[in-house]
This record gives sequence, structure tokens and C-alpha cells, in this order.
Amino acid sequence: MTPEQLSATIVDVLQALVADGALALPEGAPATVAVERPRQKEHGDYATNVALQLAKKAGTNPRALAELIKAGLEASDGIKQVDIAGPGFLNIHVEAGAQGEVAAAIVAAGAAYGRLDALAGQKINVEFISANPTGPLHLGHTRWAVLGDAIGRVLSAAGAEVTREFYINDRGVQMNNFAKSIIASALGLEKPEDGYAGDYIDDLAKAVEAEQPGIFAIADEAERLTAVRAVGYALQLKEQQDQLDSFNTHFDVWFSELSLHEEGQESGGVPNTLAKLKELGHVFEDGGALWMRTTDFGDDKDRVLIKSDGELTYFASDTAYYLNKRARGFDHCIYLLGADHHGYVGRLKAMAACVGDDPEQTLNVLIGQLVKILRDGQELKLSKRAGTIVTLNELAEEIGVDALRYSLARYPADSPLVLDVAEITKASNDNPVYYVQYAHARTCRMIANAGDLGMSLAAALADFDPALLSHERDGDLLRALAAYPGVVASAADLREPHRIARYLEDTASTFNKWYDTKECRMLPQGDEPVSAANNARLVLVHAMQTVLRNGLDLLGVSAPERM
RNA sequence: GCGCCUGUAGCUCAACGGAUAGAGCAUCUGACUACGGAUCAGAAGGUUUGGGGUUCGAAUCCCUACAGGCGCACCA
Repeated sequence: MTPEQLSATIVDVLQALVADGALALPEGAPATVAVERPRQKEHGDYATNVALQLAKKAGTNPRALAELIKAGLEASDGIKQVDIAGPGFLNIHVEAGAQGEVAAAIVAAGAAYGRLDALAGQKINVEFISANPTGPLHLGHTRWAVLGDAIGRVLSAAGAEVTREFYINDRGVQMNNFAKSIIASALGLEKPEDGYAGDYIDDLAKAVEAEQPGIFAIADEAERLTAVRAVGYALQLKEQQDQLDSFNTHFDVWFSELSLHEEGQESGGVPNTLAKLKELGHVFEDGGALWMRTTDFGDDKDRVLIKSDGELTYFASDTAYYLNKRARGFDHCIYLLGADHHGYVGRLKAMAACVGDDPEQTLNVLIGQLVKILRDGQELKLSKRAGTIVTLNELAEEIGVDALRYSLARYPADSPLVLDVAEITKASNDNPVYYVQYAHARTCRMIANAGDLGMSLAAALADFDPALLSHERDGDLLRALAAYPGVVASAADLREPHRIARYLEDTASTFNKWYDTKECRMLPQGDEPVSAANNARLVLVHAMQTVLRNGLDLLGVSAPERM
């Protein structure tokens, strides 16, 4: 019996009560009922507040309604006992046999356990990082790399067709500043005012020269700029891609902003976008510039598409890019932005409305708070200019890919985060990631030991008697494992992958407590023969391993067999 | 001035409007002839920033004050 099955059972009971006329619900029985694992043991294996929720609608009091539901539930299969508590909570105890079945079901599902069809048929675009290709990725990008990747994984686990996309801002003056900075470094000139500093520019200058010897000797300044820009851009982009690759973050599409301005862009090109906007009537001219009237849809102010000097704004590209995504068939576009860009939310939504979409349906901007990094108790300011950037590579090297990914994934994007480098590296063994990974490694060792004693999963499944998983700790673990699909569902629904991490920590803890319970030992003691209970627990350990693997995979963190 | 986010144990942070607000770290006390001690058992630590309100019930929702972060370009 999973929480989902229990929820369905409660719905059945409600429907039967309505059909019998014992219960009057104007809107009928709800489609789903919230079932939770109570914190307190006295509150049963599962609890529901459905009687509290429905009493008012049904014109009765919660406890009276709870009595009706209790009677119906106790007559249902797999339910051992139902108590009514407090203002009208229903505390439900499940039969051990019904609960134990979950272990075999998880093992049977394997890697598919926790994969849902909740978002089946939805095509979702997740755009994240989208850094300028003018420098290495740094701490500021690292959180979005982890979260965007994990959100993508979670959404596809929930059944969506997901495309992860990186928007390359390869057009505009910053690219020129980038090229000028490289040239200045190569020729020993003074760095341009709005240029980029830091050692990486010097390294890049050498790499550009190596890539194309003589490039800095090109006489024509404009020609030289163009050439250096192209080579420097390619090298820098490649570095970002390599960085992300080794960080276990993979994109499906690297989308060039410049390509929006090239020929052959059907509905999603900039010229076509402007034409479409004019057609829809949300643009106007003022002061020699072309504007989009985003204030029609809740933006603070109207936004410029073409400046009075004839240059296109970023916003024009953003709009074309959005239309391009929609033209590629995405029902839903998710943007991951740092808090320093939260001012974009209003204009993005208004823009979507201007092109005729309902932003609530098609667009989802997730704002992540910035990560602060402390070293010796002092905040490290990240400045490209000052050259004090901590790159993603340096962080990953210092902390480890798994630990870094995990420690960023276990917090909601909303929460401002303070990481103390010294603390993380010094106390890296205390990082929860190792706790979860250790639990996985432990299942591996247990299974190997069982194999040494001649036990096998196949035999254990053939012999499987779920009712033998009757110890309190067995039940705790079974309920934890059964909760996994629900956690995936809520993580996908709320776009909050940290729920997976927190769940894994809780479940690993439940597992370790179970492991330390003498009555729940999986292996036979001494010369004892293998019992049916040993076999049942072998199935349980396999189920545990499956959940840890699947969950860690959603976070892009490895599940090692040994540590 | 306006807008968004945040305020929870000494520290870092959890908690789809649910029951006695939880973890980890740090502090203290126990358990290794042990299916892996990277573990477990226990102690201590709280007026959920203050004040109102909504309801059976509020850390959570609304109002307000205070504190912190970040934004308010014909920049990219």
C-alpha cells in the first residue's frame, strides 16, 4: 500500500458515502486526498486531514465526518486500524503485508521507480546559466548549473519532454570589449575602460596566438578585432562547455543570440518578431525609438526594441528568442535567473502577453538568490575586473563535483546561501552528500555479503513474504521508500529539486537506524540457515538501493559502490 | 521613493495551512569480539525579528513596523 493507493482508497470511501447519501458534497468527492506520514508514531502509519477539509462543505462537523470515513476505511483491504484524533485527524495503521508489497514493487520497477506520467505530453524548455562567453564560469553560475540541471532531470522524471538550453550572448558590444581586452593583453597595451581583466585574459591571448599565429599582427584594426573576437569567442565558449561537461551538467541546445539576427529564421528571427509585434499592435515609436507597450500587461514601463540610433536592444533578442522557443513547440519556457535580474520578470511576462500568450501558462521565471562565499569569515567579492573570480573549476576541484553539486542542490533557490569555503573543505566528511552516498555503498556491501552466503534477489523475490517485514523499523523504512514518487511529483510541480536531497537524507537516516536494529538483520547469524525474513529484508535492501540511486541521479550526483 | 526576495537553535539551513517547529555542524554523554562506526542511542539548545488580523489550526496567508540582500537604462 503506497500513499497514492491509500489516497485512492479514501476517495473510494468518500464516493461510496456520497452515493449512499450518507454524505452530502455539492462538488462531489475530491479527486485526491492528502495523505501524510505523521511525525509522531502514535499518529499511525499515515494520517489524513480530509475530514477537517471537507466538514464545512458537507455541512457537518469534522469528527462526525471522520467517524463515517473511519468505518469505510476499516472495511477496506490492507487497513488494520483507524483512529480519530484531535479535531478530526484520521490516523491510519496499515497491514504489514500490504505495506511490505512496496519493496517488491520498487525492485521490479528499478530505474523506473519514481518516474511518473504527471507531465506526460508536455514539452518544456529549461534555460539556465546563459553566461556571456567572455570569461570562465564562476561561483555565480554554479548554483544555476546545479539547479537548472536538476530541475531538468526532475521534470523529465515527472514525464515531461525536457530540453536544456544555454543562451549564448554572442552579439553586442561586450564581445568587442572582450576582443579588445585580449588584444591589449597580447600587445601590452592599456586595457580598455569597459574591458575585462584578470589572468584568464592573458592566458586567452596566448591561446589565441597559438590557435592562429600572427593574428595580432593583422594591420587593419577592424579586421584584427573581428579575427580575434572570433577565435577568442570560440576558445572561451569551448572552455565553458568543458567546464560544464566535467561538472556533469549537459545541455541539449547551445543557442546563439547572433543566429536570431541571421537569415533563415522563420517565426523566431528578430525581423519577423518585429513584424509580428507591429501586426499585433503593441509597438509604437517615440523619440526616434521603437517601443513595446509592455505596460499594457503589467510591466513598470514600456521597453525599447530599437534604439534611436538604430541599434537593436537585448530585449528585442529576448523577445525573438521566446518566439523561437514557442515556434520549436515548447509549451512551457522556464528561465532560471539570478536575483540581480529579477527586474526582468515583469517585462518577460508582459512580452509573452504582447505576443498573444498567457504568461501564466507558457512562461515560468525562477529567481535564485545569490550565493555568498566566505573565506576566513570575509565575503569574497567576485569581480572580473579585479580578477578575484572563483571559477567553477576551482570550486569543483577544491570541494569535489559530487559534494559541490549536492551542497548547492539541497537548498531552495529562494534562500540566500552562505558557503564558507574553509568549512566545506575542512569538514567535507560531514557533508550530507557523503551520508547519502555512504548509505548507498552500505547497501552494495550488504548485497555482496548476501551473495557470499548464497542468497540472491531472484530467490528472495520468489520466496517473498511481505508480512515478514513487520518490525516497526521495517515499516518506517517501507513508508519512506513508498513516499519517493510523491516527492518527485512535488519537486517537479514546485520546481524544487532540494526536496529530493532532503528526502534522501531522511531516508538514508531511516535506513541506518533500521540497519542498527538487531531484530532487522538481513543476513543470517552465525550458522543459521537463510530464513524467509532474511530474504524479505534482502528485497528491502534492494529497494533501498534503487531509491538512493534514482534519487541521486536526479541531482546529478554519483552513487558509489565503495567509499 | 517604488518593486522582488529573505528573517526559524550558537552557525548553515529544513518544514505542499496541520498535531509536541526539525536536521547537520559545533558542545556534552554513551555504544566497536558488530550485515561497513563515514554509523547509532541520548543530552542541551526556540516567544519562528516585533505587533495586529484571517480560522478548527499560522513559521507558512493578509496588514504593519524593523533588519538584511537585490533590482528600478534608448546598459549588456
